[in-house]
Amino acid sequence: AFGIHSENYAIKLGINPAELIPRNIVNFRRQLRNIGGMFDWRHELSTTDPAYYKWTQWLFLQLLKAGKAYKKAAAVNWCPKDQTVLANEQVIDGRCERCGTTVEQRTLEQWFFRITEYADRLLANLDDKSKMDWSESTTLAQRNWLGRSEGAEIVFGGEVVGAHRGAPSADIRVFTTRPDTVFGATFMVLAPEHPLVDAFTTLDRKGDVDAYRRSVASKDLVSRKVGEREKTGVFTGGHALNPASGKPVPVWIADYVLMEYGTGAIMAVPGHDERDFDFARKFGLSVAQVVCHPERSEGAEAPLEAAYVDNHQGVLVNSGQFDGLTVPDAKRAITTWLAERGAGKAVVTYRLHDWCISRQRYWGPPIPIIYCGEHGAVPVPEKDLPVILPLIDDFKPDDTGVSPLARHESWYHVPCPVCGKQGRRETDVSDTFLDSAWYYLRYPSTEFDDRPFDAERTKKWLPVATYIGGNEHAVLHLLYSRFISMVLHDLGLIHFDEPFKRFRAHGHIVKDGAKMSKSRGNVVVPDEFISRWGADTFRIYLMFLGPFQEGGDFRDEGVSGPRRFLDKVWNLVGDTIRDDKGGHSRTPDSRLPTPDSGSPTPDSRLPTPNPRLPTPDSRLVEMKRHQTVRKVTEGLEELRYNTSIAALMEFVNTIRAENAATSDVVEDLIVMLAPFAPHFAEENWERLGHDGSIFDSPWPTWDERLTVEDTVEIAVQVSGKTRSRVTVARDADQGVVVEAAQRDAAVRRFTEGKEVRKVVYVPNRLLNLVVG
RNA sequence: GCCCGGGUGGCGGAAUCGGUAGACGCUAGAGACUUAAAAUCUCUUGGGAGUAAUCCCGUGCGGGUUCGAGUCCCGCCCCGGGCACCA
Repeated sequence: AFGIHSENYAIKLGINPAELIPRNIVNFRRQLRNIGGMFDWRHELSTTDPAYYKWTQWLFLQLLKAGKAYKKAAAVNWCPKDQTVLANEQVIDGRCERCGTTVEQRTLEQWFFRITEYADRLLANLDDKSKMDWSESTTLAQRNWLGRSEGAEIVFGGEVVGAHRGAPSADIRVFTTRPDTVFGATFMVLAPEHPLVDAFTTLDRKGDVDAYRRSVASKDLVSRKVGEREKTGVFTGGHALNPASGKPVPVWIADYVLMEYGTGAIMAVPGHDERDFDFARKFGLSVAQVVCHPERSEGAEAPLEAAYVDNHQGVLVNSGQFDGLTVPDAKRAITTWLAERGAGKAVVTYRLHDWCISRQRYWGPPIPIIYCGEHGAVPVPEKDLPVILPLIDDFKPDDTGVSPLARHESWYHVPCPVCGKQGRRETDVSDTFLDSAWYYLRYPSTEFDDRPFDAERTKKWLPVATYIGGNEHAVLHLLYSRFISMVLHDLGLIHFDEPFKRFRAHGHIVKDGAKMSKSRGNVVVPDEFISRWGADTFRIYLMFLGPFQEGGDFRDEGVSGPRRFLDKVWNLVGDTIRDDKGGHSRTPDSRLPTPDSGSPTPDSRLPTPNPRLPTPDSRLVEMKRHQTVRKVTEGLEELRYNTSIAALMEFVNTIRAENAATSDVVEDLIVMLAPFAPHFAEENWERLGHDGSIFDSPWPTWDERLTVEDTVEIAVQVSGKTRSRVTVARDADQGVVVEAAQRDAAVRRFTEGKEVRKVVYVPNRLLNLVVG
């Protein structure tokens, strides 16, 4: 309920979100009830409720206390349309995840959470099956996002820097995943923002260097990151010493090196990196080959036409004592060698950045900080929480880079909690993903107002057994929630460090050839469907559309199938009731014993059906029943709703075809239908004479032996082509089947006059006669 | 560029420890019922040939392994998604 999504909608309608959101909640709640979602409404919560965000603010304070929250001025993603900063996770291809506007770079004072400290753990737990059973696509997205790289940090000494402004010697540390190529590092490149740029810049190069840095600073993040890849850069005039070759190499600056990754500096190996090769070619820098194709290791003298990037089988050349080693061996050997000489060490780098949680917006929980001229950023004492978000009229954001709350002096002028002198509240609010990063902890404990989550409740209910959501949250909500869990676990506040044991990503519904979404305007409003077809028809249709993880194609006509199915079931129940009225000794309030407990067969208790119709094949129906129970039971567990419903439809078709609507069969059917069509099932449960809720009745069980037939149809192939089918007793011997097959005319036609060279027999499935 | 997921009838989709491809549903066609329509019921519905029994072809494309491939292997194409001047 908090956040940009809601706030933008409110701005569009010109209504204060504080008024609009509660109205929408009423509507959502109604729709969720209508569709038969079974929730314990006593545990409903709203992130916009002070009783909730009090604890969101408390959470911020806990992270601050633990040193996991800090403030810094940083270049951040600024969305000029939404007029707020965005987390890296909210920027897709250089555009705002919400509105699609190209994101700009701004330098602002922001609050960050140290999620990077947890990078290795966030990665390692993904492989821990005892903690996490997640959709593969989701863990993969997280892996990519965390972006672990193994490599080495190598120190290039600055002793030999040329005549510049008398700067002291300065070492340049670089990160590389290819320490094996260090002998081929013929120049270095620093990010333009790198703090050592000035140290290496000679007087005669200063003008060019400064001009280049200014031009880069004015570029926005997008054109720098996803714009054209034409290399630009300037020479600083300085040199550093390659610790492997001992040779001095020129130091350049270029914007293809990013300050925020690795050390903000690289050793450039043009012979074995495409970007470095492009750069060297453009600026006429020397290219050295130090890795060679394993089969052509003697022919390395010709100049390289392109970077040779083979990372696996390549063999080292021109690398002193390391010549002849393969790339993987050389990585280890050279890293060790450099480490011994104090010029490097093995390191692991992550792509993940710290989580920026400041938002210059109105609709969120105020960050509980008071700035004091003397004491700096002072946390609001916990006893003073919540810091209430005031109701204001001018809640629209602007381009000033500060929140609308900064226009309200009466709100932000407060005394410093330490000295009592006038202070100023933090006017930014926190990212809405912080609200959702801990709500699973609040649900079981909604009625406690003196603690965010009750220890006993948490112990009983959490971590979450199964969590279902969209994959669009793979690197947002799901990553943040995991981080918050780890922090709270390490603070000793909860007993687990992974919040969601099992996660399954649902698919997306496609309508008119596009993913159903509000922005595309192809959304189906459930209300209309529910009033026309009924909630249960709608539920079954949605579940029947396609595999849960893949979504499906929503077509209005398709809904008639599930509706017809429910109508048929309704009539089956009607048949059962009518049959009972025909003088049968069924006790309406107790469930009939299941067949495996030795009860009489259904047929003996029911009237002979209409003589026009075939006699019910009770064995067939029994078999189908056991098969269906198995299929639906297993299908529910695996979220295979579409095939579970198909199995129920088949069961109904069998019951109808066999005219076998006996009460025990129909009752099993209704019970199995209950999770899919709860209202319908309850109603029919009552029609069948029961008082209580169907959800209090036991789930049917199946007997594996009764799911199979006594006779089986075996496909008969001749040389791999199916030519006929024979019906034999279950588990028949090969000889029996071969004999039956050889009597078959169609088989004969293909085996006549030919020698059967080989016989392949798969019991109960197939016989293959291979003729020569 | 790298890494995942997926390409099956007119449509949504079944079937993956290699073993009868197309379950279930939709659409369409024919018939029954009806004064008529709707609803319901019955039958047909991958393509081709044949009166028929039956045969040939068929799971994105090209090869391969196998008695047998939608399923496994190699090489491509297309669609969806993740990452991306990340060193």
